[in-house]
Amino acid sequence: MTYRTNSTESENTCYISKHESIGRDISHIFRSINIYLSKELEPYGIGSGQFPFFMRLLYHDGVSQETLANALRYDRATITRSLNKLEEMGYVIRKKDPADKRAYCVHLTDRGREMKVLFIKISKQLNDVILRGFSDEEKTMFLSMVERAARNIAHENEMRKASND
Amino acid sequence: MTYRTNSTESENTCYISKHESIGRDISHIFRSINIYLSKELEPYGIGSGQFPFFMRLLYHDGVSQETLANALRYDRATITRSLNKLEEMGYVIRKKDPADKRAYCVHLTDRGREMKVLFIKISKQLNDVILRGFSDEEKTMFLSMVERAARNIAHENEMRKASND
DNA sequence: ATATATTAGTTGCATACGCAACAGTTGCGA
DNA sequence: TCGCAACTGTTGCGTATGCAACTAATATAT
Repeated sequence: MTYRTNSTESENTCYISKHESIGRDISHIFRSINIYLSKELEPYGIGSGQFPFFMRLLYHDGVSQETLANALRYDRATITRSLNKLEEMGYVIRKKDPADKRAYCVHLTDRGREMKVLFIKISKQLNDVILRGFSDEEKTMFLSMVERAARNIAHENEMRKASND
Repeated sequence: MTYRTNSTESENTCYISKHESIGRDISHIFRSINIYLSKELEPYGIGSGQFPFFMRLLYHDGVSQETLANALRYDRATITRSLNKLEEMGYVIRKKDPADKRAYCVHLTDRGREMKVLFIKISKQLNDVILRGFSDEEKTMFLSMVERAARNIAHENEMRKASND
């Protein structure tokens, strides 16, 4: 799976073949997760896109949309639209922040909180599927490396955006 | 970053906190890659979605769309639309397969092949950004684990689909 | 040989997402 | 305190993607 190439464009990074790229597999995982979650969540009328925000609210209730966006690294517009959906479905309610008329405090409703045990189970099962066959050590290492990789690429994008000032 | 929880829903998988999920970071990497590639490829009139197919064609020219879809694990409809874009831009040409009137043989044009060195460089730089700070050993291990994770979740989806027969 | 199943590709529809432009608030410096 | 910068949220627009239904062509079974 990783091998040296003998092409004219041979690389100094021999741990990665010229056909191989991390992005390909990351994309594959991401798209597979969306398919998995779409089916799991379909009975509850929510899509894979709302799940991360829902899960976040289960542990950080009452925050602003901006806080939610920053925590999960999504665009503010995506938050707005995801919460519209969750509010329509009755899982979430926006309350005006009395201390800042610009902002909302986003709360789960009773119906939203009722999903907690189920959604934690779905989230855990998904992790178990993804990490099937991994030893405990490998799981720990993988989680740590995925997190580092995410920071790396996100940081690069931020640096590039900042230099366009 | 990974720690035991003391909640009532404490889990037996102590290597992963209940707030933590692989999907969150995978999603973050995927979305960051798309932002990165969109900016890198913008001068050439192609988007992040076309890049995987373009890269594949650089090493596997003349295959059918079905083959392309299977190799990269995309839906056939996505292939069709991505190739439409690449063909409009003059990077790709579809030729009718003489042996199978249903299928095309998808070829890069001269203009497409001209991008080879540049796009390999972009791909390599992206890998370097993502793996910044990883040792060679860690890079090898990470690539292998990402690949295993992708197989795991994709296999699960296939099993579930097959059971709905 | 013909009917049926499978395969390759396309299109309509729906969802997820980012960016830019905008409106309403807030905060800070002159 | 006034005015401008920064911040919160929304909306329009474009792109990426999957599924289902469809057409045309091929393969298989009877």
